Amino acid sequence: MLFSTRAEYGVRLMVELGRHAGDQPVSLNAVAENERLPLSYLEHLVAKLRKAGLVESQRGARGGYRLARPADRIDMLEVVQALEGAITPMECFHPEPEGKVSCSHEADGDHACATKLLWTKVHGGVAKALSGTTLADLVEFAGAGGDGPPEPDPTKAVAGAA
Amino acid sequence: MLFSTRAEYGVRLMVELGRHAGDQPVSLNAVAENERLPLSYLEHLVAKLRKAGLVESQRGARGGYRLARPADRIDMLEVVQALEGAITPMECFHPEPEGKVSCSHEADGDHACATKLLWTKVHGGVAKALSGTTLADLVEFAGAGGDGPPEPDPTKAVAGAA
DNA sequence: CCTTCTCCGACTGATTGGCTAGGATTTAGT
DNA sequence: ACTAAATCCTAGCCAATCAGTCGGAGAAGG
Repeated sequence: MLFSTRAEYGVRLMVELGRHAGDQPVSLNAVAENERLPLSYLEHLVAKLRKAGLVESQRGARGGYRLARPADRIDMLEVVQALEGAITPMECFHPEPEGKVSCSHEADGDHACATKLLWTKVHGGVAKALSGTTLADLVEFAGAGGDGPPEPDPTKAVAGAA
Repeated sequence: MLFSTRAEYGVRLMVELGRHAGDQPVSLNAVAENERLPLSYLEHLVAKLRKAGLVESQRGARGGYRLARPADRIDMLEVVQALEGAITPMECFHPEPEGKVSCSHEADGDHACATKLLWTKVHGGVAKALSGTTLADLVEFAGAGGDGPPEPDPTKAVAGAA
């Protein structure tokens, strides 16, 4: 399992907010009911999203949450990172400012850490997949599958693209 | 953390075996010392690799492990899958025979699972990164980048007897 | 002032990750 | 035949994380 339910629930929450763009804020309760997710757990998740500056909150009655930016300017790398923490393939993997990567074992001596090449590739693949997707993409995808007529399944094309 | 140390240790183990291709089998003890990893933990990992048909074992004194195939015909997707189990981005994510993907929530009704698109992309990215890399690539990388030449010196580690 | 809602921290039960222990079995060398 | 060096197998342990609950303190609208 690459990610935990935090990412899953959190992304679904974001999509739900994205569907009500421009409207009044959406209460967590509404989201929980729509998505059949535990309210009190969502509270924790939305807190992370808020601290990351991805959603804004309005307290009090008729309050709730809304996106801090238009959905097409929110890329999913940000979202998933906010929910799951820094996404690294491995414990020893430390991405550095200038795109380089350091590895904890390298000090051990014998030879370069053989896995560095592999984890760098994996990290790149995930980062590309996430940052190449905006929340708007997901909202549109969800909308198409739900209210509107069925469209050709985009997941098939991507899955075969390896 | 995308992967656990199982993948890390297991891959390093495989690389170590790949460095001694054609030679006598390498004992786990030697690998453990070279890589400074706990022997008894490696035993569990190598068992998975053996069951997956990636390494062969020779029991008894002077026994050990060797690759079941040449390193350039072992792709890392197989290796990581053997170690970590099926690699899916999310609990609800079930890759199906024909490249399609099913999602547990889809039965829930309201609308298509919005996250499916995202996880499919992520899965594709990881799979591509892993299956596009062979063990030989890592062996070469480790040899080239290391401060020591990839010169095989198996006598040193095992040199207790005779 | 009461209801709705966000916010916050503490707590919990189950699972997983990383690792150790102990032994059974197989084989090479003497 | 004996012994040392290995693989193999099962069981269990401890700490951390996951997924979620609970109770309550604020803030805002009616």
